[in-house]
Order: sequence, then structure tokens, then C-alpha cells
Amino acid sequence: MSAVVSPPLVADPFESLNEGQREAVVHGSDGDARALLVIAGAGSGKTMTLAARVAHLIQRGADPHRLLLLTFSRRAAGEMVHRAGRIVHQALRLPSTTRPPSLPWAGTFHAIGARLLRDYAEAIGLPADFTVLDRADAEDLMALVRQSQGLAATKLRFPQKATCLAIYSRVVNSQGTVDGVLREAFPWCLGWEAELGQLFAAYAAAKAQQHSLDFDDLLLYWSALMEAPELSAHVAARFDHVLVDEYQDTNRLQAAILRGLRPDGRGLTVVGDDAQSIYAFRAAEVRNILDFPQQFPQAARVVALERNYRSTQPILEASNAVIAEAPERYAKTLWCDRPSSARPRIVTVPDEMAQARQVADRVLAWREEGIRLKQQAVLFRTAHHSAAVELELTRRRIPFVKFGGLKFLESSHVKDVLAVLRWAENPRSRIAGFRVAQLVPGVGPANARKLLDAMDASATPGGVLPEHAMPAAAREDWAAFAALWSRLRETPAWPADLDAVNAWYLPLLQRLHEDAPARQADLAQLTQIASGYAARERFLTELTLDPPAASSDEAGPPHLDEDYMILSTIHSAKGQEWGAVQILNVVDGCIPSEMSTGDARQIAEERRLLYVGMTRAKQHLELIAPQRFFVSEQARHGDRHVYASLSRFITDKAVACFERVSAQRPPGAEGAPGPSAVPDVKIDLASRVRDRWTR
DNA sequence: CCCTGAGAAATTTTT
DNA sequence: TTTCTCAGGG
Repeated sequence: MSAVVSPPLVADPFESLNEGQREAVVHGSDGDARALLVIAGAGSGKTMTLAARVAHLIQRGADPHRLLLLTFSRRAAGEMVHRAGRIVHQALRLPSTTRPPSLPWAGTFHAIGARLLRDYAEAIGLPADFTVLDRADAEDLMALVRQSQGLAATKLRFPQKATCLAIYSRVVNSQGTVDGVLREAFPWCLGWEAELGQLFAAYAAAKAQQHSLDFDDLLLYWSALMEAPELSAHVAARFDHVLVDEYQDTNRLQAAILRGLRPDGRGLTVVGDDAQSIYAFRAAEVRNILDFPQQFPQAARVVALERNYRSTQPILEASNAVIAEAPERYAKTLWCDRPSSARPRIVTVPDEMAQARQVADRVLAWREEGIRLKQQAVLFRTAHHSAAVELELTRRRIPFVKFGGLKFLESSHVKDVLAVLRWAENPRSRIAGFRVAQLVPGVGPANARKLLDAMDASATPGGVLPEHAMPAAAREDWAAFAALWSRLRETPAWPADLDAVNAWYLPLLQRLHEDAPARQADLAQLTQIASGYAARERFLTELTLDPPAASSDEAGPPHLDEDYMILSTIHSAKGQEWGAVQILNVVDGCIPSEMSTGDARQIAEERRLLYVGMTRAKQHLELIAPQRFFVSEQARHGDRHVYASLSRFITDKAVACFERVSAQRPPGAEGAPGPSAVPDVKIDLASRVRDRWTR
């Protein structure tokens, strides 16, 4: 360092580390070559520790371009890069005008996999120009194959395309068999093993024929790459250090990839918390983290971070009481020194409407106390459980942003418009073509298929389309589409292309959907997003692996500087924290979900899910338990509801950690008439209903 | 043969 | 809300 470098204005960024964190950060600098496993409890400064380790490695001379940083979600990747950058900046005492070194190899397993596969495509027999199918595309392709295999016309209903893809995905990711996966996770599809096997074979063939890979393939081919000795060494040699976040959520494929990258464990760091493993449905293997230390010739070093910096003592005690019942785990007990007299609360309300009012009341009360909306969150098990709350918040003009649930890009109208662009970009894409052709009135599956076959057979498919003879009923509309097509093919202009597509699509949208105006607004937003990309081709490729999920990324909501609260599935809330948290529907049948009460492992995962939700809270935590809640997803349709009891995870021991409140008559409802003369009978409905879940 | 529209059914969580 | 099948009319 030369003399012009200004003296450090900030304290040593590593100074604030506690003992365990420091151990994790500096591991290896004394020549210790073992792999490192950091068991990081909720709120123990996990991300910060990983970021500090990255900074420490760089400070000690590691080349940032040779650091591989794998995370589970895109959000985690961004967060990691950002924080590591800040610490590097401090540690290297760079002047504020200098950018921290970039970390080109930081990203999700899938995104990194896609990049590596591009480099090695030819060597492993993949087409170099492969495209990546997002889930919606993969489902569409699955539907096509399902149809062509004659599986649509079975006597008994064959599983839906989404279910088929889910089964397929799980078979791939767990490296298991169709039979085993059905037994374990899709029992209601048992009996279709042979047909599914045949379907999956055809699906794989279709992908190959179209030069496309789905999300699972990115892992599958990457792991295959790591099994070829000549190539795996070459890939491994590109990196000096491999660091993995959220290791408890990795599956067998990902574990295999890591073994290939660091066979002896040298230079490998994984961080995770077995108590927060909540992705078994994606074939995540808790065994990965439980068995990690033993898989190397020299057992890995294990460091546990048990000090929680996030929550108050009473919240932590309640969370510990819930997770204490979990059967197999790394023994650790989180502790903290943030005493508080306020225990978390369990609030009993009559039904979901009351729950919604309760949530809104609570939010406003907390805001009165000075907790900004941005420091508040409402968490729930499944995306549609927040519907009533959303309505109530809207009614009371409380701004919120929802995470999880249906993605912007998955709505059919957005898919339609994108498919037009994709098809124009790549006329050989059958998935896009099959969807788009049928948008034209008078064109159905059969004619669409004929057209695509004709295009496939031609050397210049783009030229075939306008000439193709369509049935008389469709001729006029087809000509209009052909004009758009030629314009997109011959004189591409970005983002004007999108406007042209929208103009063509608008009448169809209005014909197809009652709620056209709302959907039109989405398309306007898509146009907005599109203007941020330089060209059509870039827009389309980057959208797949890095989608601006309108409602879930910061890019979505229009008023960024305004204060708004967060609504999120518990899954999407992982890694986040808020000052005040409310969790909806903490009742049996919801947490645990009625779908997951099959075996002990599923129950255990649901317990961890509740634990993850609870440990998001810093100062305030409320669990809400409606006594009555709807089982049907379309609540408005009817009154099919059950009387529910408090979640089985709130055991007697755990209950003692809470304050119990019931909000029978919410403040907003004064004046509402109570029930007049309730019949004077005594029926033990409660136990009758409870038996439904406890079996 | 092929398209469209009506009506029934649907198993959660995500890269 | 979306997906899937089936019946009726081109």
C-alpha cells in the first residue's frame, strides 16, 4: 500500500466478529486444508460471516475471479455480493471512489451452471446454442408431449402437466425412480408409473430435439460434467475457493457437483442450518449437511454459530421450544442477550375475516408505536392464504408488497406476448410457436402442428410462415399475424417490437378475458421493463434465469420511497428479518399443511417451516389462529370450512412461552350484531374436528 | 377433421 | 384462477 492511501476511517471490519464467526472467517489461513462446515443458527450473522470470509480471502491475496460463490436464490446472491463488496472495501481500505473487486462467479447454482455449460457444451455433446426453458416453458412442452403420447385421452384422469413436471423434476433432483418419488410425494398418482416413464423419455427427447435445457438439466448436465475425469479437473482448476450458502437446501445433484469441484474438500466452505431446511419438496437432502463432515478423506471442520443477534430472548425461547421437538439435528441452542418483557403472542380469532382485521389493526398499532411498515411482515404457508389480508389492507390503504406466489411472468397474457417475441427470435421454437399460432382465431392444435412441421422441414422457417395456408376461417386473422411476423423478423427494433406485439395482441386479450384492463396494465409494465434492455435477444435470454418478478423484486412497485409492508410466504421469507412479524393460520391443517401430514419427515419439515417463520422476528411476534378456516382455495365460492385447532407444533411446553389473547370482537366491528339466541346445546365438536387431523 | 365454448376439476412451498 | 375434457357445430 502506498502513502497516498488514506488512513482507515472505519474500524477493522473483522473486529466486531465473535469467536465462532472469526474462526469461520479465518479458517485455512493457518494452513488447515480441511473443508469447512459452518452451522449457522437463525439470526447468527450467517450472511455477514460468509461475506467476511470472502473479504478475508481476497485480502489475503485470493483472486476474486477465481472465487465460486453459490447461493440458493437470486436475492441471496445479490445480497452476498453487495455485503462482501462493502467488507472488502473496508478491509482493503480502498478509497471510496474505487469500486470493490467484482465477483463474476457469484450466483445461483442454476445460473452458474448455465454459464459453465456454455463453455463446455461442445465437449459434452450439448448444442452450444441451447436455450433455457423456464418452468412455464417446460410445462408447455410437457403438455405437448403428454398430448402426443395419447395420455390425455385416458379413462382415468392423467396427472396435469404441472404435476408431471413436478414429478419429473423430483426424480431428476433426487436421482431416484419414478416409483419411489410417487410413493413418497405423489401418492395420488400411483398407478401411472409406466405411462410417466414413457412420458419423461419423450419429454427428454423433445428437449434434445429443440436444443433446450430446463432448470433441472442445468444441474444434471453440470453434475455429469463433474463426473468426466478429464473435464472435471479442468472445471475444478478454474476456482481456488468454493463457498456455498444455504447448504441445507441443496439436493443430491448439487452435493455431487460440489464433490466434483473439491474432491478432497480443500477450499470448500458450506454454510447452513439444518433446522431451517424447508425445501425437501425440491428434493433437498438434509442428509447433505448432516453427513457433510464425513464425506472427505479428512473430515471437515465444523464451526457452530449459536449466538443470535436478531431476536429478543422471549421470541428466541418460543422458537427454541418449537424446534426442540425435531428428531435429528446438529445439537445447538441459540442464545442471545436481548431481554424483553414482551412475550410473543398467540392470538385466537373467530375466522379468516377477523384474522384480516386483526392483522390490519396490529399493523396500524405498531406503526403508532413507531415501527415503520417496512419493518413489518405478514407470513403465511401458502400464497393464497393472504387473500383476505390483502383485501383488508387495500381497503384501509395500507401499502404492501407481496413475495412468492404467482409470478408476473407466469400470467398467461404476459406469456403470450413473450412467446411472440421468442418465436420471432427463434422460428424453430415449437413451444412458442404452438402457443402463438393458436392465439389466432380459427387456428387450433392441429393446424398449429401442421404449420410447425412445415417450418421444421424448411431451411428457412421464417419464410414459410407467411406463405402457409390456413383454413378459410382463419385466413384474414392469419394474414394480420403474418404481417406482424415479417415486421419482427425483417426490421427488428427494440423496444418498439414489443409495442407492435401489444398492438396486435390487444384485441385478442379483450376477446379472451373479462378483466382485460388489469392485464393490459401488466403488459404496460412489461414494456417498462423491456426498455431497460438493449436488445430483444438480451431481453429474452436474461429474462429466463434472472426474471424481474414484478411483485417480488424491488423493480416492481411504483413508489419505491414510500413505506410499505411485506406479505410473504414463509419460504420466500428465508434469510430476511423484520422488527414485527405476524404469522397467519397457525392451525393444524395449515401448518402443518393438510397435504404434508403423511409421514414423519414431512411433519418435521413443516415444523422447521414454522421455526423459520418465527425466527424472522426481531422485537414483536404474533401467531394468529383462526378457529374456523376455509379448506377450499376459492374461499369466495362457499363456506366449506373446518373448525381448526392450534398447530400441533405449539406444544404445551411451547405454549408457556407465549401470551395468549383472543380477539373475539375486533375494534372495527363494534355495532355488528352478535349472534342472537344460540341454541342451548353442548356438542363436543372440537374433538370431532381435531380427529380429522390427528388420525 | 377441426375449432370453440361450456362445465368440471384441481394437492403447497421455488431455482 | 387455470387446466382439462367433452359435446356440438363448422
